Amino acid sequence: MGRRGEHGKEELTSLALDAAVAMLEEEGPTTLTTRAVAGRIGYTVGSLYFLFRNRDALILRINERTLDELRAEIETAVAGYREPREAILGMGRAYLTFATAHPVRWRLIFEHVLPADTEVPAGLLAKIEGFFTRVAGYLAALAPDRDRLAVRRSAQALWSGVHGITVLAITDKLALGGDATAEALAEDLIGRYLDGLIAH
Amino acid sequence: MGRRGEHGKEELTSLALDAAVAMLEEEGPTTLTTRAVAGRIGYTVGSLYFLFRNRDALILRINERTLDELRAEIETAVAGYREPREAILGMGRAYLTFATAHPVRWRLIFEHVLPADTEVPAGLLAKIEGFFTRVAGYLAALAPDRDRLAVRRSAQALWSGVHGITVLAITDKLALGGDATAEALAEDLIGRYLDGLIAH
DNA sequence: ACCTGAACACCGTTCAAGT
DNA sequence: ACCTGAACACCGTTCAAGT
Repeated sequence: MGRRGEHGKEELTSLALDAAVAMLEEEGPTTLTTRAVAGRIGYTVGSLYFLFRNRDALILRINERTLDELRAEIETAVAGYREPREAILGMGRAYLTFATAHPVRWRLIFEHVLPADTEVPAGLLAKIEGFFTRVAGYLAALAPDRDRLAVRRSAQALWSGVHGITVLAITDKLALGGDATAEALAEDLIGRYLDGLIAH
Repeated sequence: MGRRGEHGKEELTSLALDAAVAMLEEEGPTTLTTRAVAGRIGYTVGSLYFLFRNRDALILRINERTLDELRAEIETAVAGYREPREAILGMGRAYLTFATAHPVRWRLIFEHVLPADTEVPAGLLAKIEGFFTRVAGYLAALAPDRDRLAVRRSAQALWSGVHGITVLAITDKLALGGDATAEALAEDLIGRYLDGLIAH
């Protein structure tokens, strides 16, 4: 928290992002106002527009950060696995774990709507793409004779599926009662799909 | 559009919902303000709070309507199929078609966030549950010897998967290039999963 | 160059006052 | 009973003015 040029622009941007993330974790999505973010680092609203073009740009930056964190968690979670099947299962578990631990930030990635004329920045899309290509890598190792396009299609289908389970689970729309957990669903989906793929 | 008691409260509520739906379809989610909805049916803001407790209640009502429409579309789309496998595939296609035709309203169902203390009304949850039980019905027909819990788990996993493909597709986060369409992904996911289920 | 303070055009929600 | 009009406490965004 500083005043009047005690921090460089880049450093200040980083502080603002820290503050925004903390607010999201502490109080949910509705309190993330430009005034509140500015206030948390000791500045007035106007200053925030010196750091970010607008609120959407701020959120886009938050989302990039979250995706980086998510990728890192997945990478460490998956590092121990030799078998591609185990790797995909571990990846699914890590995805679910992260989303459950940071539901607000995770939802912000997928639910944030931009104005009609602007589109999602390529860098952010590339980070999402990264998950699909990782899965595609495992699938290729699992069935080396399939062509690239089929593998890519499988990766998209299967990973979107895991994503779907995650969304519905953290928004309480799955009516998870009894013994079924979101993790069990993800394992089931991945397991059956891979069985079907190998049975071809 | 009326004034001063020309319509009953129930009729007026319905008119307000019509207006809200039209606005969502025409101009997206950001323009759905209580003032605009009231204005569209010829009343002032205050009147809207005579019809709905608040904006969230209005949205919840919209979402119930949308879910009813979606269910109806799925039912007609699926009416022709004998084979459970074909029925699930047709159901997936209908789900995707509806979401693509009404992306704003469809997203509103799953992305609308309620205040921290309130929870999703049971009636709305039941309507979402309906999709899962329908899939469970087909799955039970496909593998009559499996126990109820396993069937329910499969229905949840598979249908969440189709949901995930749909979300990512209509929010442009799938990088669908080449020949892959969201429909092809859904068919692939359903097909492989059922293959895996039967291969048990 | 960096930051403030105040303004503008909006919001959701409430509520006295009218008919 | 139904509806208005105005108010309240907020928003995001802009920008002249200060240092």
